[in-house]
Amino acid sequence: MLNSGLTPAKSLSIEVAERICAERGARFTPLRRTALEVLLEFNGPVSAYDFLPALAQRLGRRLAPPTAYRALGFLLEQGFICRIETRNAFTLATHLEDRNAGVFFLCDHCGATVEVDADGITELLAGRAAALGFEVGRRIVELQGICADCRYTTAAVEGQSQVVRGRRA
Amino acid sequence: MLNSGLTPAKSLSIEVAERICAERGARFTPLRRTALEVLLEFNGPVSAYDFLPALAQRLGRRLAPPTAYRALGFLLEQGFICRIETRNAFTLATHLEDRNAGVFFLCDHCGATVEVDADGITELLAGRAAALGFEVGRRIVELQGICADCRYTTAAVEGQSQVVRGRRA
DNA sequence: TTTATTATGTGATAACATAACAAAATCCTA
DNA sequence: TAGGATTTTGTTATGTTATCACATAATAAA
Repeated sequence: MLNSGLTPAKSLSIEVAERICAERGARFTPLRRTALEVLLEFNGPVSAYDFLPALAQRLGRRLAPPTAYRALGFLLEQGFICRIETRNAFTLATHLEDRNAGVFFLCDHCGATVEVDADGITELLAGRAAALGFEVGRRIVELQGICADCRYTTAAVEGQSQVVRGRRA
Repeated sequence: MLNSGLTPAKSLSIEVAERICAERGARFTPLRRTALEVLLEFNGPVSAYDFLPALAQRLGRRLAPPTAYRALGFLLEQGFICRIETRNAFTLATHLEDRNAGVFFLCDHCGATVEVDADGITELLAGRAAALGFEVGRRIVELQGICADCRYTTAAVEGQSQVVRGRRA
């Protein structure tokens, strides 16, 4: 399943996030902390509307969508999580240092997502941008397709495939 | 405004689309043809819900969302248009030959969108994919930032910026 | 023709996201 | 530390994007 069952972001934890926020003067409030805890537990991409009840349950109170989106917005701003555009989902960042530097491989078959470092790609894109006089902020690179596991283990079951997370291409 | 006012996709026209569909055995129905005409006229990215009334007007009848989405889906399948993920918008493809090979530069300030060829990037990503055993289908590369025009002509008006099309990062 | 397949119409609803304003918590500074 | 400013969170409502499910119509295949 292309690594989606492994623990992502070994580098990110509540403690690390707390320290980073302190350094930046960002307020790591109970809500935001709990939001990050929930995402750490999800161990994979989660939609805002799956995240919402999980966060609410952990806090022991009802929450409305804006609260969830604000918490996600904060975590995005801090670079603790990434948004997967083609799935409207959020997942832990695996690279706290160089934000938006990741490339996402997204399996259309099993829903697995893997973020890898984009060495080389970043530079290439920077070159294109420079040629256009374009100042790059956020980079989105998402590759949809079939992961190794699905290619080798389910080649015979074409047609009855199901996606666990996310939508098909 | 980074080219967004120029005519995109010189290579794509109703006639070309018709020929391609004929070659492929795809049915270029009146609805689909009209949908492409509407997109050719838009001359830039358009949301499904802006496209819907434009298509309805041109056909002289009321349409419901699924009809618009189906037409867009067909044009996407044929590679005549691209979806800009970070804007939930659709725009003419500028590369009929190598689908999904484009890189989009999206200005957060004026909304301009430019698609450029992704030579080199495609190969680099293919290399990463091969290393993972991942079979790539669709590639999404979108770079958000500030276009040359906005950098040079509106550097002094920070804070009162407005986006014409699309949302801010 | 008849039958199958593909495309479109239609109403409802699902899924994703934000506006607008009120209340509470925190920060700042005198 | 009291008081005002700022930031965060609560809450209601609504805006935006996308699809389901089933009916009808058009086209293709036999």
